[in-house]
Amino acid sequence: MKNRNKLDKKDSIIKAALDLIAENGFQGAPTSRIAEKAGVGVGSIYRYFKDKQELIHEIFNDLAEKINIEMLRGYDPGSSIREQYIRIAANTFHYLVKNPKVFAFTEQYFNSPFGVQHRLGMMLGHSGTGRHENPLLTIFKRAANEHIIKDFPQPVITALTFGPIVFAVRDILNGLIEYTDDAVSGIVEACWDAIKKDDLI
Amino acid sequence: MKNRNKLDKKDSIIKAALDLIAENGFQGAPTSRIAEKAGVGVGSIYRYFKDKQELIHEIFNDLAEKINIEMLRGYDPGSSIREQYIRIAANTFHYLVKNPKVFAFTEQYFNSPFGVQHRLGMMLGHSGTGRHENPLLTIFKRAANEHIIKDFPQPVITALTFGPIVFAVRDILNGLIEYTDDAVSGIVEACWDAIKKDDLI
Amino acid sequence: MKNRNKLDKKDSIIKAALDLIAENGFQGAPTSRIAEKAGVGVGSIYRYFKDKQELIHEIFNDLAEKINIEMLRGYDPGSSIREQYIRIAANTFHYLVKNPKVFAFTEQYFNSPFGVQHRLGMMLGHSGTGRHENPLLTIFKRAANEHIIKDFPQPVITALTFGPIVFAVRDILNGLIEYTDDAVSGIVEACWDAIKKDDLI
Amino acid sequence: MKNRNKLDKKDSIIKAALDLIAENGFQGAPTSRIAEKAGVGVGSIYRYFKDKQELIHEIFNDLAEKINIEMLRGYDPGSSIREQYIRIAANTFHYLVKNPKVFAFTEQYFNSPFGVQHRLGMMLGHSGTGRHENPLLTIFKRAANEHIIKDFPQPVITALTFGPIVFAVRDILNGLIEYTDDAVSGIVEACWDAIKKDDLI
DNA sequence: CATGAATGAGTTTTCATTCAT
DNA sequence: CATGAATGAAAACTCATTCAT
Repeated sequence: MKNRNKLDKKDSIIKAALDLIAENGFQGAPTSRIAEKAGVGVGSIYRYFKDKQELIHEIFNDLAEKINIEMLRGYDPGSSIREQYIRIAANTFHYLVKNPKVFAFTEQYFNSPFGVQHRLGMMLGHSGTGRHENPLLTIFKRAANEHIIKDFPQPVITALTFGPIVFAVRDILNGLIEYTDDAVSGIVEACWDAIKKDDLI
Repeated sequence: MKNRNKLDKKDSIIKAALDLIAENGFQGAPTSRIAEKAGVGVGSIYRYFKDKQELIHEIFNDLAEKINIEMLRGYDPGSSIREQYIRIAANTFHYLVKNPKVFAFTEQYFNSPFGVQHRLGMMLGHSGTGRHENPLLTIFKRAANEHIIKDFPQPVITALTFGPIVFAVRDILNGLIEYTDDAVSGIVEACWDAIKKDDLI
Repeated sequence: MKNRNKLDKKDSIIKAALDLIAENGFQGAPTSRIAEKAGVGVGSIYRYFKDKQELIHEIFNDLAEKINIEMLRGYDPGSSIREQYIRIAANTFHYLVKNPKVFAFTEQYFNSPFGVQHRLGMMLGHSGTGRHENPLLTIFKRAANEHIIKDFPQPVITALTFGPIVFAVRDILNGLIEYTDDAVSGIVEACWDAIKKDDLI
Repeated sequence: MKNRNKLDKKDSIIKAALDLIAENGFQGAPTSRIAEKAGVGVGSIYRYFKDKQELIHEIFNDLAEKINIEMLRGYDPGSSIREQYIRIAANTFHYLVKNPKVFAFTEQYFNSPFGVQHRLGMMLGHSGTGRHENPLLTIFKRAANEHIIKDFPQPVITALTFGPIVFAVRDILNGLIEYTDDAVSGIVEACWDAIKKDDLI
């Protein structure tokens, strides 16, 4: 039943491109292969996306949105700042490990002509891709006001949080670090130690 | 002024390639452009390097060696573990900020078919590019033995150290974080807080 | 008059390549020139053929098939061995003289990396390119069983038959030998004399 | 003792080129490799030969001369025409089998832009490379006058003689025909049968 | 709308030839 | 004379993009 509607088709293009780019890099994802894998004609890509660039940017935006959502799984605005922080960091960590294609794609994305505009720092630290006010931003602001965390500009906080996570996820996916709940907890708690005021626990 | 000898020529190829790749990514550095910028014929590239790959690997090796050297500026084996750590982390930080092309190139390198083998974690955590036993490794081992830092596998320590540095350098270069000695100190000290045993200062 | 369909295009590529290779050798047939002569873009060659190699092999296979067919024109399984032999040899001879490009191409083909696998002896002596059981093989076997021809291994028979033909065709095309029916008959009959048992006529 | 004089140097270039071309074809014999194998600088090739072309033509001429000499080993002008013919044909045959590089080179040579001018038929049938009146020519003339061989133009005789030899040598070198004295005798005698008048033995 | 054949600019790489040393 | 570093034209091949069907 070739009964795919527009959304199906567009989605299958996005999915195919994501898979190919994650696995083989940009070089390994020519439009012809994307179309083949998506089960559509090459020309159709250009019906849904002006450009290959636009396709890639859109993939990234989709992923960023998903990540922003996944970060907040089980997020409890009533819990302590530390718990909120740990929660969000761990969510991000687990999500990336469990979705290595998402991770691989974003890594590709940032190190390419594409990612020049969209810096991860911006995305996570500022107001995301525009749609969702990034909750981390809120937490950090509150934490700063309450003097719970060090008096760093927000991008520094972001770097201290997501730098280790990204590096650790990479090592896990490469088999250098074992993926266990304890390992993840240890790392995100260490991140907290990095940003929390020294006299607090 | 036609006074270039062999080394000059090879060096100018390396420099041209480094510049172009750092600024435009691998896609923006075709051999023709490298040759043009280096002021040599295209064919000359292949006199000095078997491949474009080899050229790129050699650039990376050169940079890695330089970084390893720069990390150790003023390194004092007699000082405390914490001081050694801070010193090395800050050295790395400053070097990357002051050499944005080195930073940009290595970022490109690791997210490309080229960098699959040479993982940053390996390079920094293990014995570097072969010549220098990475002093960080030594420090971490000693620190672990003396129970000064948390009981993490070494790649985790590495992630907690270089993750934030890399992310912060990127933000500085993008103008999101102001580059001051205080900012750098703050960040590397925060990294130390992340890895040090909780009951220590 | 833009009325070419797929086959036309593929055919025009094959024809252009055949012409160029026959006239100028492999060196004189770069893809750019083939495309130009065929009236297509360079890229189109690679839509129909994986490789330049594949193009060349396919040309050869086409020609081999045609030759195999032409060899059998008017072939009468009921006639004497000698008549069958003469018929086939003469057919081959005439075909090559009348199709000098076919001749030139195959000569190029066999003395090149391409022809290493496909030796002419094999092609003619064994089961051809696969489709048609080579009738010469059958004849030779029967002749050997009936002790009509000398007790030579089959490749020797082949050499004694096609060696002179190839050399003579070359000389005809170069104007060294005049092309007449008598000349052809004389040569192929001489070939028969070479292989027939001495006491037979 | 790097005491090579001009002739040595020129010879080593010729020898190196012959080897490389015979083994790898023209594509496998770039001037750089020839120079390397010859133990000279690339530039030196151009001191002894105007061109790569000239080098190759000269190699061919040298080989043709050698072949012409080898054809005549043990040649006895007093013996019968048949014996003279057999002798020369067998000499050629053995020489080519025992000097596969000579064979391989000439095969390469003729199927390349180089060999367009110099056709084998010309070389062998006419007055060789100019220096030696080809003795075969003399024999054939005498034989024709005495009505011992068929009344063929001389290039036809040549084709009937060297066609089978070349094809058979190729098959021997490819392992399709076993190389024995009997095989060689059988073939050259068959060639004689091809050209001799029918009523003679 | 969907398709995929066609395109050609652009990429890496080779190699005969030159010429400063 | 001998050298080999330097050159750039030319080769095979790729791929984003277009457009006739």
